[in-house]
Amino acid sequence: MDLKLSSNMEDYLEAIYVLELKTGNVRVKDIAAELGITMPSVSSAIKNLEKQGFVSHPRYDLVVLTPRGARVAADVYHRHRVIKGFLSQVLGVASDIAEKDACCIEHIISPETLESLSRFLEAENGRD
Amino acid sequence: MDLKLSSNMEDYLEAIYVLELKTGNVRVKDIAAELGITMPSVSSAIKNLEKQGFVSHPRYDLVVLTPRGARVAADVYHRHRVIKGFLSQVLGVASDIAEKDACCIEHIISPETLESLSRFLEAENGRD
DNA sequence: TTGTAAAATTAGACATGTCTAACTTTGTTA
DNA sequence: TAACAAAGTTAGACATGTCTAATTTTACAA
Repeated sequence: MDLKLSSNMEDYLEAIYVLELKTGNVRVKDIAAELGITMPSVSSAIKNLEKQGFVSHPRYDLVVLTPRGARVAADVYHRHRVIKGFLSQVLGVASDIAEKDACCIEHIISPETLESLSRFLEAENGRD
Repeated sequence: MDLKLSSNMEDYLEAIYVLELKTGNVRVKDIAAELGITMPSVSSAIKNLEKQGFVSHPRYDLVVLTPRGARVAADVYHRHRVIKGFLSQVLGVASDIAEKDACCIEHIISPETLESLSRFLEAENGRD
């Protein structure tokens, strides 16, 4: 039942999640701007995500994460933060570069490696 | 002129490179086995890589990297080794998992982050 | 030297995810 | 309240990369 989402679909969920945190109201237009793609692309992706129960989206209306979508999105975002934190705080990679690398790596990293990064990051933070 | 290669095309070049190192003679069949895909998929990818000057491949014959292809492939493979080394030796991630993660990350990591991983790995190795 | 099996290719389908152009709906404002 | 601009959708094209089925070529063995 829980098929693995593609990187792209994870990106959509994460973008919606971040926009919800930031503004509360998420429109197709906002998602398109956040991801740097066109509205028709977002429309079709959202249709797909709705069919799979990750978002709810009445026509011409706001896009809202379902509890299931929010769970997945929060998980992606968590991976993002751990990876970015590790790269910038532990490795000393510049913030903007850590951000871009985290965006890609978040979709493909294994749970084991993520756990490792997380431990190192906590050790580093405990040192403050 | 030097358009950025997709992850998939990098994978093909890397596979050919590794097979050349291992056996010297690389066939379409070997590449298919190495990557876990079918021969027609390899055929069409190789045609693409040949058009771009990365491999040479006479019909029904062996596949050979051009100097340009070898240069790119060696670079991908180098990234692979640095990432895998970092994950397993510095972070202590299990070897098979480090291997799988490196396979994906090698295509998307920034030069800056790679450089960082490389420094940490060398520091770790110097400690032996 | 010819038949057969392995290797390779071609043809064509399909999935994903993007785009532009054209059309529809919504909401605001004059 | 009517029209106009902004937002959204639909339709359809395109690129990438995969597959299966069918065909062609090669190479080896009888």
